[in-house]
Amino acid sequence: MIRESILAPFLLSLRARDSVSPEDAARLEALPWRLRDAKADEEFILEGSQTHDSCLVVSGYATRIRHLSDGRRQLTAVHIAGDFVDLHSLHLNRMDHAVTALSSCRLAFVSHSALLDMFEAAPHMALLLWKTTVIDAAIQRAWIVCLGRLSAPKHLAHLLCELCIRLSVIEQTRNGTFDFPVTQQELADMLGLSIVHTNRSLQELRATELVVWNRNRVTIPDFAKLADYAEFDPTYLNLKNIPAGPN
Amino acid sequence: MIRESILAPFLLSLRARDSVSPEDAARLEALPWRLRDAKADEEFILEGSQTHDSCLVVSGYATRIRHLSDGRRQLTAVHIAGDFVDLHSLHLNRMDHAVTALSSCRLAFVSHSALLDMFEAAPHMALLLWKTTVIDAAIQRAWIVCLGRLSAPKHLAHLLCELCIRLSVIEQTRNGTFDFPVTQQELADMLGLSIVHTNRSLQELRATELVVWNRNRVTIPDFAKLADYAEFDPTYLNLKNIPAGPN
DNA sequence: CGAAGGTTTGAAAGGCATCAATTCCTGTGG
DNA sequence: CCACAGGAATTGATGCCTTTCAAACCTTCG
Repeated sequence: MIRESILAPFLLSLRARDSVSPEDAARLEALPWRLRDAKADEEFILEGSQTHDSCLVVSGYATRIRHLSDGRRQLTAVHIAGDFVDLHSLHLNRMDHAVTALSSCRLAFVSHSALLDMFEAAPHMALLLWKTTVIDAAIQRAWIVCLGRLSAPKHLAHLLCELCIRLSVIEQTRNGTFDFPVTQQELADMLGLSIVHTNRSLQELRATELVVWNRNRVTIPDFAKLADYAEFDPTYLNLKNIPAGPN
Repeated sequence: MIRESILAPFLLSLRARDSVSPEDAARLEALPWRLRDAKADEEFILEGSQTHDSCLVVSGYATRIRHLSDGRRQLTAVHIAGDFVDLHSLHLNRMDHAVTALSSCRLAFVSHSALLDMFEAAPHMALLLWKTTVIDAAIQRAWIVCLGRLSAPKHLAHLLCELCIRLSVIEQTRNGTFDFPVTQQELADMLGLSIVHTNRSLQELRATELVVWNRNRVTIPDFAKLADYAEFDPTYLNLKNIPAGPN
């Protein structure tokens, strides 16, 4: 058995939304990726920095984060294996946010110039990668709706639904169970809540048996029930096959 | 005097972020645009629809909106002249949100196939338009931060800072004054607040003289002061020249 | 002038934040 | 193997921010 491609989760993610020819997969493989590991809590892309490469998550969990003047923080995305975390930096002068490892994770960097070269040689690749940033934006819209109009427990439930689906796409769930290595402080910074209220919201989901959460391991016993509770509609994830209940 | 191009605001918006050659501008002009007017409150792109064209705002104000099961709503973006409102529909199967006119507005539609033809003929045009969707996403991230971590009055102040800058780019501000034709209910649905609290937040900004708001006309007497209050940092708008205080 | 929608105000209730303390883990060193 | 330290999770109490319900006022327009 030859080594698993570092792009395996990325290709799973792409193919869940689009067909990707073997040639196109080869083009992606052929890019001059540079691997690097990051430890948990390491901020590997700084806010305000000007980057010349983009970063794909190979394994582990990462997040986009903005720091406010008073030290408070807001996370604007959770990134899992196969996510091209800062592909948009290709188009931006300065990063408007930082990117941090939630768990230890393996990253693959590729220079902007290599990407541009690929687009020159195969223009349709730009459309393929453009699409990933568009889906990323759709996820952000969903977060806006959750922040604006859902109660804290429902918002948390919605987040778990989203993660469960996204992780099932890259085959990182088993029987509704998946890893989610975050502290409650980090969770609070995703939900825009205090840590205390986050804790109480989580307890409510546990009490109603919508969610089981031990350590960093989350189980959703009845996905349909949780999705209904959270008003979760997976349309925005733009999957070819909407999984009724991911396993 | 020949007619003003329907793309004038779009080109202003593009050129504030990037250089656009006359040839590229001509390519955009040459697209088979179809004009259409929408009345205020008209929902001209439906949630869940599958579209085959994308829509640029020529004049007026539009918004992206998501409806919840209980009738509540959340707006996820405000669109002004020059915004390619649903360019991302080029990549999405179904719209995860609706697009509605906030004021009467003029729209220009172009088919996805015409866009794809243009990309085929001039691949770099894809990068140019990709960039607009990336900036759009950056704005959404800023909304996430505001929703999660700003108090209601500061959030409102931040929104007005953003609008003022974006409108100044398309030359729609004069001495810190601009049109913003929304009801307080619509404002509330942007901020994720109740209409009552939105009203009180607005009154707070008025009382501190950070904002003057009559009818649909907003004036920011001291932009720097408001920006400081709202922790507004324009980096995310990705402008070549950060306007210190837009006029 | 009346109707209708938008804005403003008041009062009461609830959700969420804050402060502070306690308990539970988990990894480390004796 | 057990005690200890430090971070994370949990709990309690209090107060503020925001919502909800209701009503009054204001503006526009047929």
